[in-house]
Amino acid sequence: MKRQKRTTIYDIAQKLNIAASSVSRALSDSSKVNAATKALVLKTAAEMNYQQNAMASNLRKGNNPTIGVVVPRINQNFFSNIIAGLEEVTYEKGYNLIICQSNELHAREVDCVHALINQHVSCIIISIAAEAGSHQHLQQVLDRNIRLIQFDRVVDELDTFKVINDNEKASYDAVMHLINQGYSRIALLEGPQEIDIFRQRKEGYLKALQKSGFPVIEELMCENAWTKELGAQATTQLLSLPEPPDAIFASTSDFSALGVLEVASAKGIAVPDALGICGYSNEPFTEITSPSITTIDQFSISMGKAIADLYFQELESSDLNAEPRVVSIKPELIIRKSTTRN
Amino acid sequence: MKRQKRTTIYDIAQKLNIAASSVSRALSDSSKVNAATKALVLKTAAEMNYQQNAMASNLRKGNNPTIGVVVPRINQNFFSNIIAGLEEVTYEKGYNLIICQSNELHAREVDCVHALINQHVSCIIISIAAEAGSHQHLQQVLDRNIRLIQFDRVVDELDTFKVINDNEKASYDAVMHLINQGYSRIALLEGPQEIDIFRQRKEGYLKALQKSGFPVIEELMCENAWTKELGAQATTQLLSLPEPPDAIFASTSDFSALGVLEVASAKGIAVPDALGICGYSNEPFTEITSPSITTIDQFSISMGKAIADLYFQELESSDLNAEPRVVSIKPELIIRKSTTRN
DNA sequence: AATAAATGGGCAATCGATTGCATAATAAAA
DNA sequence: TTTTATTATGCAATCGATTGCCCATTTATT
Repeated sequence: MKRQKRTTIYDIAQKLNIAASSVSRALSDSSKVNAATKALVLKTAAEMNYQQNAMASNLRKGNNPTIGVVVPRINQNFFSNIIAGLEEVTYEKGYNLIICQSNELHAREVDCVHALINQHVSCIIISIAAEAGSHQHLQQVLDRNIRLIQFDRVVDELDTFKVINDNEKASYDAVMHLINQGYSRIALLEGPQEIDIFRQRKEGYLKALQKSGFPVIEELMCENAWTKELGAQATTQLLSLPEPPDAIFASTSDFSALGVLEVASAKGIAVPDALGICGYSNEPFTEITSPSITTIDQFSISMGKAIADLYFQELESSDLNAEPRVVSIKPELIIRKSTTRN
Repeated sequence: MKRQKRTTIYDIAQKLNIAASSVSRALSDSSKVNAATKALVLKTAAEMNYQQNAMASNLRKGNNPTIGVVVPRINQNFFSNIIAGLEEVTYEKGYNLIICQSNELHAREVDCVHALINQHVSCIIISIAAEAGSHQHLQQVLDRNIRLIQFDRVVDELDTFKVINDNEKASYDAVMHLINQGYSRIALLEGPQEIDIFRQRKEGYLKALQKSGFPVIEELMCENAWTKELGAQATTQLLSLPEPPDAIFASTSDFSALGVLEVASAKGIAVPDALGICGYSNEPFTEITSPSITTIDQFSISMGKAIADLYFQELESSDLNAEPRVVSIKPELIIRKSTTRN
């Protein structure tokens, strides 16, 4: 689609019988332009409805104040909160945000990243898809001197800035809380172990068991239980064991925990007395279920802000060779009724 | 931040001792290039890690395959679903999405729109902020031949494509359902009446009352009750009336309805027997509250897709002078336990 | 008054990709 | 072999804004 004619600096220059470079200088607050000329240019530009062409400016200046964001699913609360937090900070800095979603598919993620590279974005902020695949596309980002920040789900082998939750500690705290409430047979609903965050959450679970002298029981650990439906299935299995668990830690998500709660309700199992339930992510619904669900808050909005701050404070300047590091955000255990025994 | 050197078509041209225009033609699948030359260029480009500079290409071509989206709040489920739906379609078409949020502030919305105009986006898709203000910024969009699609909350005076829910009918249906359930004193929680969608929802409420021969009672209508907290406040007032309502239609949002439910629970009022509750938007939590909440589903993801389809089918071609029209999506009443009397 | 310094305006090049047109090279037809 | 037609390549200009440098004019200093 061909652009129709818009006012350019040449139109203003012609009207005022000055050079286009003078127009440009006047519009950019340069010291190399006379105040009277500047005022006249600004007035004329407003009259002629001039607006800068960012495409041209960015090309000439060799930069593009745009950050690309790749998330698994835009409409998942955690990610939409992250984006909201990012947008707050980037707006203040005059940056655009381009949002892509991978729908948890590796090939989609690769496409998104390539499109962002083409756009010459200044930075790519990414939480990787659940589907496994090579990370070559991320290496290409680094090869082109585009800043790369990974958050939440990260590729360990890539030496970039990473903003993560201390999943292990949060998990550890949650399980310790369950143990302190007197639960002694605690099941774990796991996510895919190729994804760091899920591995860490399992690690925390195992450490808490070990710390408390509890045995690790394989059949109490269910893989790939991250949706409500998968969580419900896993729960049905767990409850049919000869010795069923007396608590379930859905380390993947609150949706999974909700699945647990629904099965427990359907079977008339008393929560929290006969079964404790703990989720992960502090989704909005966890405080309104009956009983409300103990969960872990990842502070997603402020996490988004922290990521953007990280870019603007340490990565935006090209003359600094900032040492990639891991910023770890402490999630908080939110204790509610689903794990509160009297 | 100055871009560091990346491979350009001139680097490839030099290496192969051909003209840059041949490189360009080879990369763009032109019929005016020899197959052998093309294969050689593609191979060399891959070896040299070439990736197109979209800034340069867009400037020369005079277009930018990018759609700007302005929503009140990114992390509100309705809007994040809209964006998710948009992204599905725009991804397929090779378009970028730039996302802005107004935080319900008029000045913020104006800033967002101006930034998008500067970016020469092909289309702006907007749901306006709750804060009232002039719509001159939207007229500027039209003046520059950027396509403008309004959705959900629209400016009536602006003759653009609009994608809306039939709020009046949905509201009417909800209230008729309440009446059919035997509720006879139905309160309305309203949003700001400057915003069309809230006005239409009230209109539907009034029409249902009229249709059923029920009187309109001023004190049963509460203004500006769109958050959970405001909904709870309004409910406390309503329930302290000499003749309290036996149903409350929270026409602003499910959050407002949740506020109603919490107050009712706290006061030991039986839902749905003594008080019916109906929300709006089918937020995920409405099916998990106790009791689950009757609400209206706006099909937000498919609405996002419909908006994108509208752009690609009717607006993308610049030679068509598509007549602006209103696309009305039929929301669906989702009947749940909060309004189901035996 | 003459010289030096400061101001600010214009010119030309740049950014990287695209594209119209001219024409050289190649292929096909006479 | 010569003529005509086709292919595909190179050149130059373009897109709109920015910026370095030169230099004319103005201002300040001697």
